Amino acid sequence: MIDFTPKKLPKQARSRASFDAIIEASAQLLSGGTYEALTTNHIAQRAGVSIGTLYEFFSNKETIIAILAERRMQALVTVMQNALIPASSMRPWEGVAHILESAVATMVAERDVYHALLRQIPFVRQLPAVRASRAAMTDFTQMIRVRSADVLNLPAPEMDAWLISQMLSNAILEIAFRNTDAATRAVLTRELARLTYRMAVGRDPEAG
Amino acid sequence: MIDFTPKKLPKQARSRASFDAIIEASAQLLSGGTYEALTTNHIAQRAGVSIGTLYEFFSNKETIIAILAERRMQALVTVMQNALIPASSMRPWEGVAHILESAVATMVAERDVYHALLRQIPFVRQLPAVRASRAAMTDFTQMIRVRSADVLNLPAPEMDAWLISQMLSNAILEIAFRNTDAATRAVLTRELARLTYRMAVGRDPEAG
Amino acid sequence: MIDFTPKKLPKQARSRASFDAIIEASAQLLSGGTYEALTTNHIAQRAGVSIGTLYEFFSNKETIIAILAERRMQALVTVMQNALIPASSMRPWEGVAHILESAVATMVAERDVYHALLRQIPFVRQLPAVRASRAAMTDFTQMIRVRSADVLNLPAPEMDAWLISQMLSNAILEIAFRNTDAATRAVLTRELARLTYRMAVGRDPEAG
Amino acid sequence: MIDFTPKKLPKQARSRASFDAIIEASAQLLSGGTYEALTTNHIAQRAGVSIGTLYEFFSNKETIIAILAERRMQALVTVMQNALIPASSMRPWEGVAHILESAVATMVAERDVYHALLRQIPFVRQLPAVRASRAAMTDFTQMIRVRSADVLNLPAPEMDAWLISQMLSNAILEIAFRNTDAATRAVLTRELARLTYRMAVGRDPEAG
DNA sequence: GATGAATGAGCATTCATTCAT
DNA sequence: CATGAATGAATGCTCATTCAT
Repeated sequence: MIDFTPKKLPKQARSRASFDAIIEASAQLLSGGTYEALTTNHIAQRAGVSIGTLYEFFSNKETIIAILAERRMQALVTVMQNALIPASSMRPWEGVAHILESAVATMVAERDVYHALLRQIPFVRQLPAVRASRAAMTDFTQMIRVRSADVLNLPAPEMDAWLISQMLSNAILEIAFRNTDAATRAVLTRELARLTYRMAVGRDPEAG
Repeated sequence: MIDFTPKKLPKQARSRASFDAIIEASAQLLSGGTYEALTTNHIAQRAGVSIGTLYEFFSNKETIIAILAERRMQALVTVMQNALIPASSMRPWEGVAHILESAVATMVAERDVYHALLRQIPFVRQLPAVRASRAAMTDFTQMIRVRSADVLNLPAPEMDAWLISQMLSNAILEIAFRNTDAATRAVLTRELARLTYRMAVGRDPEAG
Repeated sequence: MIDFTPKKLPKQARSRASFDAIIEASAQLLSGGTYEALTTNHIAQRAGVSIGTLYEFFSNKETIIAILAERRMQALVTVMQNALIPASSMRPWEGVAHILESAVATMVAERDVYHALLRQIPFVRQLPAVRASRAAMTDFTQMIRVRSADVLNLPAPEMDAWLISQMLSNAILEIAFRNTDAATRAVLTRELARLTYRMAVGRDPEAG
Repeated sequence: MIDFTPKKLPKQARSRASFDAIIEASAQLLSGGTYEALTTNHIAQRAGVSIGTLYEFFSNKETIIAILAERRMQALVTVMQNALIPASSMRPWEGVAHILESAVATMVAERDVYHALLRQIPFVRQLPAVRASRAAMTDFTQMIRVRSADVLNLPAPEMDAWLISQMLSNAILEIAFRNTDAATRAVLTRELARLTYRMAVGRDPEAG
C-alpha cells in the first residue's frame, strides 16, 4: 500500500503557494486532457515551480492526485452540507432533490476534473476521502428520509442502505458526466430524487 | 475514433489458437496485476506466441483489450438470456433477482478480469459491446416488469428508464467487486432486485 | 558487397508473370509513397503474390530494387538511343537538346519512381546499370560533338569528359524532379543543351 | 512539415557540452557506418550521455541530423567566404578555382560525413541550410564572373543561372566523393572552374 | 512449387524520479 | 532551499526473413 500523504506540510506562505499551485495545476491539466497525458514535469511547469520543488512536497505523482481528489471530494461534501439547511424546510423528496442538484452542479462546473479523477484513475475510487463522500451522500438523504412516516421498512437495513448509497452516488456521476444540457440534467436529477424516495420509502412521493 | 477491429481474422486452426491464446493471456495477466503493468510483450510471452504474431492479429494493444471486453460482455448477456427462461415462470421480482444472480455469479467467477476491464481501463466503458450489455441488463428486467400490473407510471419514462438502467448496472458491479462472501452477495443481489422493483413499480414487491 | 542478382531467373510463363509483377508492384508503391514505407510484404500483396514466392525469386529487398532500377535505366538508355537517329540530322546542339528532351520526358512520366530510386535509396547510385546510364548520356552527346569543328580542345580530355558527364546527368535529374510545368522544363532542357555545348566546344552554339 | 529546431537551446556550460557531444557523436557514427545503422541509443552512448538527455535537447532523430547538416553547411559557406578575399585579386577563373578548391578540401576532410548527409539521407537536401549553401556557392562564383567583360549573355538568364548553380554544386560533391587522390581532385576542381567559366562566359578562359 | 503464419532483434521515444550544483 | 539537467528502465511496435505445411 502506498502512502498518499504529502512529504512535508507547507508551513510558510511561499511553500503554501507552491503546494497549492501544484495541486491546482494538476486540476487544470486534467481538465484539458486525459490522465495518461498528465506528467509530473508538466505539472511543475504549469505550477511555475521546478520539478525538484514538486518532489520536495510530494513523494510521487499519485500523492498529488490523491490530495487533489481529497480536496474536490471535501468540496462536494461541504456543498451538500450547505444545501442541507434549506432542504430541511422542504417536503422530503424535494429536499433530497435540492441536495442532489447542488452536488451535480458542483461536479458539472469541473466536469473534466471529476471525470478524470473518478473514471480514469483507478486508485482514486479507493481513497478514504472518496469513500467518505459516498457515505456522506447517503447520510444526507437519510436525514431527510427519517422525517417521512415510514422508517426504512426493508428486511436488511444495512445492506439496503449500502445499495442505495452506491446507486445514488453512481447515478450522480452518470448525470454529471452525461453529454447533455442543463435542463435535461435538472430533470434527471429530480427524477433521481424521486426514484431514491421510492427505493427508501416504498411508494411514490406524490402518491396519496 | 480508433477502430477496435482485429487486423486479420484467423481462418486456420493454428491461427485461431494463437488469436485465442493472446486474448486469454491478456485476461490472465489482467487478473493477476493491474492494467498499467500489462504490456504487449508480456501478453505475447504468456500466450506462447512471438510479439510479431501478436501484431499480425491486432493492430495495437487497445484492440486486444477491446476484443477481450467484447467476449466477456457477450458471455454476460448470454448467461442472462439463459436465465430468462426459468425467470419467466417466477413471480416478477424473483425473476429479476434470478437474472441478476446469474449475472453476478458470472462476474464473480472472473472478478479481477471484469474489474480491470470496467474499472481500470477508461476506454472500455465506451465500447459498443459494453454499452450494449448495459442496455441488455435493463431489457431483461423490463421484460419481467411489464408483467406486473403497474406500468412505469413515472412522469419522464425515458429518463427514468435510463436512470434505472445506470443504477442497476452499476450496482451489479459494486456487488460483484465487493470483497465479501457468497451469502452476503446473494442477499445483496436479492435486495437489489427488490429496490429495482420499488423504483419501477412504486411499491414493495411484498406489499399488499 | 551484396549480390544484386535474382535468385533464380523465371523460365516458365507463370514465373515470368510473378517476377514482373513484383518488380512493377515495387514501382507502383514507390510512386505512391517513400522508400521508407516500402516493405516486402506490401510488395508481395500488391503483386498478388505470397511473400514466400517473392523470396523464391529475390534473395532480399535490395535485389528487387536493383532490378527495378536496372530496368528503368535501361529504358532510359533505349529512349536516348532512339532519339539519336533524328538527332544526327539536326544541327549539333539541337540534336543534343533533342536527346536530353527525350530523357527528361521519360523520367517525368514516372517522376516519383525515378526520384525514389535515385534520390532516396543510397545504394542505387552505385549500381552498374546506373553508372552505365550516366556514361551513356555522355556518349550520346559526344557523338554529336565530334561532328562540330572543334574537337574537345581541353587540357585533360578524360577528366573533362567525366565532369561533363556528371554535370549533365545530375542536371537532367534536377530538371525532371523540379516542381514545375512542362514549358519551363522544355526551356530548361534546351538551355542545358546550350550550356553543354559551351562546355564542350568553348563557344556558344549560336555564336558566329 | 516537421520542425527541425532543437527542443531547448543549451544555456549553461554543462548543457552546451552535451548538446555538442550529441551532434559530433552523430557525425562520428555517420562517418563510420551508414545512416540506416544510426540509432538514437547509439548516438547517446557515443556522446557519453543518456538517451533521456538526448531527448532533452532534440525532439527526434531527424532534428539531430538537421542540426549537424546545418553546422557543416555553415562551415562550408564560411570557408568559401574566407577564400573570397584572395580570390578577388586573381584572374577571374582562377579565383573561382580557388574558391572551389577550398570547398572541396573542406568536404574531403570529412568525406564520409558529407556523403552520408547529402547522399544517404533524403530529407537533408531539402533543409534550408543546404539549399542556402547551394545558392551561396553560385553567388561566390558570380561575384567573380561579373568582373569579366562578358555579362551572362544567355537568353534565359535566371534559368541558366539556376542550371549552372545545380551543375556546379553537384559537380563539387562528385569530386569530393570520388575515390581518388588529392592531385586528381585538384585537376578536376580546376577543370570544373574552367567549364563553369565556359558555361557562364561563352568562351575558354584561356582563349584570346 | 507456393503459401502465409510465425519470428524476434531492434528501434524511437517517454517520463517518474534523483541529486549535484 | 530550490533548481533543472540528467537518468535509464521500460514500452509499443516494425519488418525482413524463414520454414513447416
